[in-house]
Amino acid sequence: MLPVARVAVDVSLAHLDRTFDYLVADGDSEAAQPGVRVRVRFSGRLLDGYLLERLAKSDHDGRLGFLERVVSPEPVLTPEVARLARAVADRYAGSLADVLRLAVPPRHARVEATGVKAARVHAAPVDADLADVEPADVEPADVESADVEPAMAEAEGPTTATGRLEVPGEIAIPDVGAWGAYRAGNTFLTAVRQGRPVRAVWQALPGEDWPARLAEAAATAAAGGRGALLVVPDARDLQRVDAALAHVLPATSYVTLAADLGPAERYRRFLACSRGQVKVVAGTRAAAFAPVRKLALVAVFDDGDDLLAEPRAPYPHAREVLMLRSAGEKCALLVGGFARTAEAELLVASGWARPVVADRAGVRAAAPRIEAAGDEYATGADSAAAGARLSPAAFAAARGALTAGRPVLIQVPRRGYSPALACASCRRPARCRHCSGPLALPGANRLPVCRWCGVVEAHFNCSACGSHELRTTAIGARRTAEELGRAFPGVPLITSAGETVRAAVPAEPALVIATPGAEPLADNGYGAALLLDGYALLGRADLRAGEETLRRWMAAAALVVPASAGGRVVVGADTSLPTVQALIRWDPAGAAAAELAARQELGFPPAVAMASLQGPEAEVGAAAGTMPLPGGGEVLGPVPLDDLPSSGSRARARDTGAARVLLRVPNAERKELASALKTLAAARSVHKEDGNLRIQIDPSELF
DNA sequence: TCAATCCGTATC
DNA sequence: ATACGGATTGAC
Repeated sequence: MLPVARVAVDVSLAHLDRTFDYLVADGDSEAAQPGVRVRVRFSGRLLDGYLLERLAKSDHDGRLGFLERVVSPEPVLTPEVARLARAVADRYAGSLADVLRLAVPPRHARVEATGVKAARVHAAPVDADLADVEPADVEPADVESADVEPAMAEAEGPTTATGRLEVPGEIAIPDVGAWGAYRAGNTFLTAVRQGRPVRAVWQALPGEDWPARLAEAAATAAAGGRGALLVVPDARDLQRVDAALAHVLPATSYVTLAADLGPAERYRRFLACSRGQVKVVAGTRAAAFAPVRKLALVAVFDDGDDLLAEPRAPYPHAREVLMLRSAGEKCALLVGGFARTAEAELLVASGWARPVVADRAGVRAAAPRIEAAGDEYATGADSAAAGARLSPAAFAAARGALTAGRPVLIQVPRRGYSPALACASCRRPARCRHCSGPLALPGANRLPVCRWCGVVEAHFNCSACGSHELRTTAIGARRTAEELGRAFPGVPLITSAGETVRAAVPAEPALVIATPGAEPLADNGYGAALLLDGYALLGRADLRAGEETLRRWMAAAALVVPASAGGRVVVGADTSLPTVQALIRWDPAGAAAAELAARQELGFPPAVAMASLQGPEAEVGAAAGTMPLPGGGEVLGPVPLDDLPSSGSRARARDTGAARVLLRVPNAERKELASALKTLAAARSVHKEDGNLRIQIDPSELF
């Protein structure tokens, strides 16, 4: 019976991105279940693939070949993840095979074999209702078409979850009282407990123990007999979540998934998840695809961190993967962070997600006192000598904290930011008058050009203040340990940056110098934080410079004790800057709303959909010229890439002669753009001219 | 008239 | 990719 197997073959060629049917030999029939790895003969070659479903007959007219063999009876690709991978491939104009390579770790036969025994010993009984997953009729895709009702019921009240427990009741409903600090916090948790598909954007209060909050939310799902998935940017965050999960869940009921585990351990934990032995998974970006059973909740924290953007084709972002997943599996979604990204703001503004935020009183009670010391730094940033000095405010804040017996956090930007052009008088980033892209100097004694559309700007005129003068924003001189040591003799200096990242520092006086993202936790909180070289961060030639700066500032400031306990933050940038204002008021939602409005105005993502085509100049130009762009779309460029200062810290000498075009369409045409790009890729791969053209939707680096 | 070659197409 | 078929080309 059901002699046909529908297979997703491991070919990433765009024009072969569909399923193929094979016959199942009698001997393979029992093992050939949906989700197993198979080996098939495809166009003469033997290739890997996944069996997606068994069918009574094929709709293929030609003759079918037989499955070469079933690699293993282990079903590693659940129907839900298969559907998710398809949706992600479509969203990013990529192929299913590419996404599946991100979603399913390589097989490790020995682990698979030993794991079976373990599973027999203490695996939870296979849930009977796993079988009745809904048919693949969900069309999650983007914000407006998701079919889950966004409203959160106001119903509160005691839990009914005990009645729904399907596993032996060792998982207790956690105390989620701390969520009460947030408006709609309890409502959200109640919805998770009841398994309702609510969606929320959460701004953690300064000082919040966010791993604990995530763990509580996950345990709430688990107590109801369902699963949860938590995604964080890096291994350090994951360690914290791991520790927090240990407080609320038995060790056997969750795993963490990280990229650095090694093949055997990685596959072992993946199997624990796919076999339903664990209910909760926490991990870094690839974990967004983990086959957690009966999901009640997917969550991502700090979605502005660029580590959540996958660097391999088709470059999906974990937040988007989880959005698709929450729609496809009808589970709750939580997008959290201290700051709020423009993307998250769009979810709130469109009504797709609800804000889970504290009220002003709650924020005031939790936040440190934040002040700006811009002028001192404005001059200081220009001269290395002056840069070694702390502003009076920063000095006072640091001394106050040290006297109170607490450590001081000093955040310094990483080296290697590319210099951007800014207005010489008001310091706002210099923008192209044609497309609002950032201006850059392609070389000495040359005129500024737009990094997006390539138009030369001969007569700059600042749209904000009218100035005609440009300046390159200085890269902040990193204050050395010696310089700070001179300012505070006798105080221990601790550095956390690059290779040597410290997880935590003791609760005693110390100067802790850290780059963004590497800030150690202080046992009882920092007494003060000094956020140095604000202009270097704000002046970065990046679409997200403002948003990213606030994200980093808030991440550091959140580690400082509240103002009532003497906590102070001094930021080295001018008070009049909107980003500084947002930090002082601790207003992540307001900043995100302003950011989104600005991007709307300028035609930047996520207010519009963008895609980039990168490759040899001639090909890029030809591809962009022939591609049918959805109505209302624009082509920006092509711009030679090697003409421009390379962004970020990555050297990119290899792409000589390479160019890029940007395609910009209204958000309503995002899907058409994706399918047009897929068609383009398919046409190119048929004619073997593929390979040197890189297609990227929502490129993370827009400069 | 036949083979070498090119191009387009399918890959179950 | 790789394999195949049909059209095209070129030498006898």
